[in-house]
Amino acid sequence: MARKRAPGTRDRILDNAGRLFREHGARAVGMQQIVDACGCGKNLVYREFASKDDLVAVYLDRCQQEWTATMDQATLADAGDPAAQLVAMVRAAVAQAESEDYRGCPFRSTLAQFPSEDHPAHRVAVRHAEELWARLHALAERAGARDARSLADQLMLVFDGLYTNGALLGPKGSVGAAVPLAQDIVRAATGR
Amino acid sequence: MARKRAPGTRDRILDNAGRLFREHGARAVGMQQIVDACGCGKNLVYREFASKDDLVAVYLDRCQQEWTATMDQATLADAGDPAAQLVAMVRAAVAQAESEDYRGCPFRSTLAQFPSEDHPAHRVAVRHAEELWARLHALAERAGARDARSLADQLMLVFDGLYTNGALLGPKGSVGAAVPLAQDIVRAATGR
DNA sequence: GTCTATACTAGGATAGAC
DNA sequence: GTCTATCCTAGTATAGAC
Repeated sequence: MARKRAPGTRDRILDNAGRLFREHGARAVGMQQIVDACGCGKNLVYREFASKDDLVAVYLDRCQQEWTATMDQATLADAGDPAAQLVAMVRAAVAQAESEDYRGCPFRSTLAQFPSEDHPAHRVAVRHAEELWARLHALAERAGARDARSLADQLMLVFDGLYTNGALLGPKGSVGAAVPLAQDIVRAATGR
Repeated sequence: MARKRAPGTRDRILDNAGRLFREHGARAVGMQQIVDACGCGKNLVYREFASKDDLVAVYLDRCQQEWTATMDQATLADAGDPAAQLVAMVRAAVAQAESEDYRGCPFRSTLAQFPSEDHPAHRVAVRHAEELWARLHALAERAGARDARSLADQLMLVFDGLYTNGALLGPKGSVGAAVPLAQDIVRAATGR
């Protein structure tokens, strides 16, 4: 009897690998560890992913998709008010950084673990940052900011700051100051 | 004939190890690599440092001392003007993040590579963040800020933001917005 | 006594063969 | 799904030059 190829194998591997990557850091997790967590053979992993580097890059790519969905959801209520949407994005990021199992932003953590610029995961992390900035910039323009680039830059620093500080010091750190700061920044830049 | 014990061995090892750690990340650098770069025997490294974890922690500790000296130097000219000193600290950090060979803040990078809270290097990184905040808070109080804790938190986010964004996108990123943002924050908090 | 250099152990890494 | 090949890791011990 030909056994059916189990559906969702790729997703199951990514789920387990992602959990381990977040918990211990991608570099500290071995392929055997991932195989054990999945309960599948090593060949399945290497059938779905060309290498560990590839697995890390695909994992980050999925993080990017989830992050985009989270931000789409967070800005839904304020559709038509781009200034409020900017603050809502910061609020959503704060919620991530203050969550129970937060161990640092996947993109920024992975980048620190693979500083080499030609690593595939490095490129995914850089692209994430560029997309975040582009998103901020587009909203800044629609909000009528006097200097949309400057507003996007300043909010970008708030994002990088809250994600990093959350990893360093947790909820007892300075993450809580991010939303008020973002409100001040947006107000000053849009003159409202 | 008794050979004299060469002075500065410890520093030489730390110099080479630090350079490799900054370039490739502490996790990616092997002890043999450090030994080769030093041109010394392996047992010499293990005479000076108990383990690789110890070496990383001592390296970070030296980074902390250098960082403190840099900030002392940067705030010298504005002695007596704590508000200006806060901005000067941000300006000094921007200079680091925009330097040619910047590969990310050592503390924040190392933290991402050793997420386990009981790792000695993890603790050094957290202590660095706490000392930075304490320094900001002390200056904020002396500057007569209405809410010194809030001002320290907001500037802390700027520091974490510029160091992280510099690692992500380099000088083409949003680092350049840090000093004007810090000026706005200090002005708003001290009412000047 | 102090150093460089190398051999070695024990384990874990990626990757692939069966 | 197991088993193997090959390599690299941290760390220790030893040999021999100076």
